[in-house]
Amino acid sequence: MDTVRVRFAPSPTGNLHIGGARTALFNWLFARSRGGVFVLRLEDTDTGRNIEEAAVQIATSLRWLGLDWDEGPDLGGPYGPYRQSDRFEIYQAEARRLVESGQAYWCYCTPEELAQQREEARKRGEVPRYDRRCCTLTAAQRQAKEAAGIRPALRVRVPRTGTTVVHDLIRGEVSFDNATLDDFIILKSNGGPTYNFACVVDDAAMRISHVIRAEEHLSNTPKQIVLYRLLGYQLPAFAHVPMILAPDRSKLSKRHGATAVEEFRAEGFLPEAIVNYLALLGWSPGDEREQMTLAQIQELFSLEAVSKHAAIYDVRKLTWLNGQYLSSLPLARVVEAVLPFMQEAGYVSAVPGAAELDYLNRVVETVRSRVHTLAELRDAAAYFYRSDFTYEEKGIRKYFAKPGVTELLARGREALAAVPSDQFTVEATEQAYRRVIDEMGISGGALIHPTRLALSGRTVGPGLFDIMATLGKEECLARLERAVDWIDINLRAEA
RNA sequence: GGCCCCAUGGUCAAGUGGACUAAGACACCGGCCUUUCAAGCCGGUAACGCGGGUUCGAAUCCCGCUGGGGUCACCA
Repeated sequence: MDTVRVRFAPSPTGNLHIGGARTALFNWLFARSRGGVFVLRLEDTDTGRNIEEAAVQIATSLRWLGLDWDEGPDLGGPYGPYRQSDRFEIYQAEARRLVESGQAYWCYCTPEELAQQREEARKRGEVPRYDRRCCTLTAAQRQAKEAAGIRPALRVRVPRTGTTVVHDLIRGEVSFDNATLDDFIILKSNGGPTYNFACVVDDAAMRISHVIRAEEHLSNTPKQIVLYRLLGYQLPAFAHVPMILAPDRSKLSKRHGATAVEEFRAEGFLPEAIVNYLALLGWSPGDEREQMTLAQIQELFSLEAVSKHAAIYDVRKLTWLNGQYLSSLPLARVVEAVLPFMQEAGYVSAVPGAAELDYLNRVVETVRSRVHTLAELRDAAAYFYRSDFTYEEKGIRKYFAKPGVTELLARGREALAAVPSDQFTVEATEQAYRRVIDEMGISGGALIHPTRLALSGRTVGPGLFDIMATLGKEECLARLERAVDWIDINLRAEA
């Protein structure tokens, strides 16, 4: 086993799930930490369930997460093609070898007959298992079946004695009694391979050294090992990673909210956070580290440190991590990530100019430490782009309804008007405001709170002077004036 | 139901026979800071599923039970 070769082999039936993403991540980490090769292979043998867009979507999500592959459907490689639907001749050829050596046989039982056989076995209290009745078919009987238009499926003749043991890098030795195995189908009646067959043929053909996949495949492994032996292939190492469960301990599904990588992206999660969180789910660096880059994780990763038990994913911790990244990543990176959100909201133009970008940078810098997702960041930045907001009810009652508040706001506005617009900084605006506060002998909050409401429409947010400096002089004066007018019309009139 | 895997706080998770009066993180609760909200800092509540062994000693090893999960297709 010289060079490490691993693969991620999704079936393109839907979006990339976080469970799949983590399996891909562990494969990627293993390959990258061992100087190996990461292969992407599409398991699209079931033409009925295959969705063309899904293949594109999965690749897009993987790339977005930063998990790049060395060989795959798009890149090609020495062991292609990497799409199972393009490898049918290979499966046919390997199946033929099995038939010729008597290790596989044609089965003419129809799905209905098989279901009936299973049902009868169950009634007798037996484990449903194919009874090999088609094994003894004579040539004449076979011809009759063919003439009747029945297309046969191909079954492997699985040894019925002994045990098959899986040497698993995460779970140790797991043994299965061969008597519990069945003569499973490897070629469907339409000529296509089944999962267990295609998977083995391809893993061997693509020189996969380590099969790292989800635990749900552990019970398939003895069947696959039988195939490896029958076909004379060298066995790869196996590692079955624990599954990711929904908060109610059940298998993850759509009804548990966002479970697809694409959905997390749309909700404003950063790939840095998702990958970091996924790595922490089922693996630990062994110390107290939490926030780590892909590069750091890669350096520390080992399959031996992967836990054995399923993990329930907790979107709150992911959210926390995302918030950590939002405030600690270089500003340019956060701006880049939030840009599409801002454009979609109509805050930033499709092709922003330098001034627009400069403003966005300042906005992001002033709000990013108090949000957890890019969507929240966009919403928290709304009033930096729109001045037609309404005032929060609670704020109106608490700050605008106070007697003398319009005079207060007018004084504040006057003070700000005296600050030159090219020196409208956090320090200068605060100095101007503090002077008003001193002169009037009021508490800071008495002026600061109504001003925040006037400027942003909200009672919570960044430091007031940060808002002022970002907004700029003209906008501040206009908004203060608008607030005074609003109070005059809406609150004074009633009095 | 058969087979297989797993089992430390609500969640993630450290721990590989003595340093365990069981780390850390998220969440939660308090406090500090403060113009608000976050952030940050300080503190708190909270766990070895149960029962038997083995051992001078068990979260750690063995057995049973219970619980959870996976799998039993011409799906992957």
